[in-house]
Amino acid sequence: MKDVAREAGVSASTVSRVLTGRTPVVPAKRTAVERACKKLGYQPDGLAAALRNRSSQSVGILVPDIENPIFPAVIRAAEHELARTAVDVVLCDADNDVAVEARRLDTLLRRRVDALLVCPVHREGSAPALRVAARRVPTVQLDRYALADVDFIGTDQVSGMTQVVDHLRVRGVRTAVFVGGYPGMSSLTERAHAFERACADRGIEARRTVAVRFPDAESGRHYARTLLGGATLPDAITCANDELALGIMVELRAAGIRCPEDVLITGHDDVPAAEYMGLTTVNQSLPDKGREAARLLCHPSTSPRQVRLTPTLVPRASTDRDTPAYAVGGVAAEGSHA
Amino acid sequence: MKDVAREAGVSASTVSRVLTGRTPVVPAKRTAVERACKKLGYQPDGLAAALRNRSSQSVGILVPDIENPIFPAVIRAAEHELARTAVDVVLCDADNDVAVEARRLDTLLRRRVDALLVCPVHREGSAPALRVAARRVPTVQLDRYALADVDFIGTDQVSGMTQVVDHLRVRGVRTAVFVGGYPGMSSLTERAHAFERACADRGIEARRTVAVRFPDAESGRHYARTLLGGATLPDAITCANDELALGIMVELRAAGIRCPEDVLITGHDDVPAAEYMGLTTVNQSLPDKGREAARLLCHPSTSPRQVRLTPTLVPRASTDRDTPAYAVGGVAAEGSHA
DNA sequence: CACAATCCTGAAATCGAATGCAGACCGAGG
DNA sequence: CCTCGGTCTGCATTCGATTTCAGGATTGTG
Repeated sequence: MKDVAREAGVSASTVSRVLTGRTPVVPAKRTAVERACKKLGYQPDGLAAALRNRSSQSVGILVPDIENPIFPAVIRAAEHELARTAVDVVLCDADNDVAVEARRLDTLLRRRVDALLVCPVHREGSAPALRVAARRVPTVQLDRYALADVDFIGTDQVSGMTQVVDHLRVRGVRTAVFVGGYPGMSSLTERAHAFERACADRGIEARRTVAVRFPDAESGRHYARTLLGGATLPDAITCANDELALGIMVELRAAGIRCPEDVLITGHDDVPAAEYMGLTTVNQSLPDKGREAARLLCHPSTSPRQVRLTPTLVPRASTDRDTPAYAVGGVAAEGSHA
Repeated sequence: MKDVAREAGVSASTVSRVLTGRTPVVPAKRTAVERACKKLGYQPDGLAAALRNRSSQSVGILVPDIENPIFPAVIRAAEHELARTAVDVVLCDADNDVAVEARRLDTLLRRRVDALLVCPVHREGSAPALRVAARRVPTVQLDRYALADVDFIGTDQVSGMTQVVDHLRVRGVRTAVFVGGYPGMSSLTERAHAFERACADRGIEARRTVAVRFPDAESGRHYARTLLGGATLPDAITCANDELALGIMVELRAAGIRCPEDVLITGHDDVPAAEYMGLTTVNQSLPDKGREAARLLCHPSTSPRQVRLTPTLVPRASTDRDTPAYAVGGVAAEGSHA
């Protein structure tokens, strides 16, 4: 910066004023400074500015597992929204481990992020570290909550599950099970409760809620195998997320059980594979969630806010025998490519 | 920090020495400082340290589209490897747009990242901005290259395509097409060339290479529709990535064309949906790629390095009529869940 | 016991940009 | 011509941690 000042024949203060643009500078010097910047290829140091301004113009995003496709979609939308105000994103992955998560929170705070967007790994396990963080910087919980008195952006699970159960009822389902009982994630717990409630209200026998070791495809397969060894199939299997549903679907089909002829299956989240596989699921509009999260981050509030977006059911072949199994709805899978 | 110093009855220098641990401090003062830190809830300011050390202890990762599942897997592995040396990741998404990409490079440099990992959006379009960046900080190109004299970590496309073509030849394929000609991505261009070469060497008639508007599922569907309107099907359709292959698969099946009975289809990258759908594809070991990228980032070199990892073919139902369409290989889909 | 060698410590300078303050400069009005 | 109001500029300080340097305390040795 001093070099630029010398080159332009002004003081460093003036260079700073030209660059920030907050204070008027006489046109002649302004252009001289701009010319000097270009000539020397000068690029301001964001760290120094951040130190002085006590604001790093960055937010931290911490997710339990970036390979879960719901997160990239949210991150992308949030990042684009934030870029509009020159804020950028420091991303961390907690590896589904509360200890790693706590360390990542620490490094983010150390880096003086202006705000935090966190999807807690575990309802109870994540709470202590998250509380400490939330006291230091504005924090928004994404998708799952661990603290009641901190901003939260998530999905209206009651709406989603009600849509699923209504959809099943219309198709004549009398008995159903819910797969994906998992106390560590508030989102899944809410889905389980909403499912049971909706079934009760509609006279569907919610045979039971199946707890899983972890809500992934392997657990789905495992459950499918126990189902194959057991007695009668329910009319429908509703899963807490798509991975469970897809795992079940694959395993049952391998055993010759047809879907939707023998059993209806639903998932949740609308991951890309759900479309290819014709899995009926619930779509959360992740871009909206990301944008909304960005807005909460940018406009901190003293009183905790809860935002819940309403999801929409996406009916596909796994619950509708009139839809050929591979005839995926008109819209193409979005985006991905290598 | 001064507060801690006062509380502990020492100077700020001593506090710094205790915290960095590079200089010896007598035990009594050391514990006093540690106690004071805990008592005051002191947390060092990483920005100030970065300013003074002229190293932000962070690297920038810039990908064209974080929703493409190959990137989260690489990012995750890289992030974990980097975390071992207390380096963290500033992530940006270029939105498949070279102009956005250039802006993101600028903000990353401004933030004084110690190194850059970039998957260029476009072979020619990304070159100018990337060249500027590479002159300032150690840069590694990921998966696609735009500059010949800058580190590159990617896949041995010849190996992958050779495995695919060998696999097809054993299954009696005589004619094949390659779908996914796309000049903007070096990886896809290399795959196309490798495919043609492998076919020529093995006496398979490479009927033609189909160019696409963009290598996504929609392009795959579009190609499938033109195929349905045309003359005879080739024996095999080899795609530049899984999204193209899945789009084709879905559209052909909807039209009653069976895979693998009527046509063999292969993809590339082994995205999660490929496993569920039983798509034969090529797996790149993305975690290895991420780790290797992290290593290149941490140990800059003056002479440009090219690292190519050898991928492995993953045979599935789409090329093997003995495998039931849904009987996915023994290993469960990894990781993802909501 | 004296002197040297060693070990620690604190004061001060540094990284690069932003800004309060005071002074320079200009034009207008008395 | 002097003064006042206003605009712009530069000096010096600040943000918070690190590091050099020099001096003080301590220990060891002859």
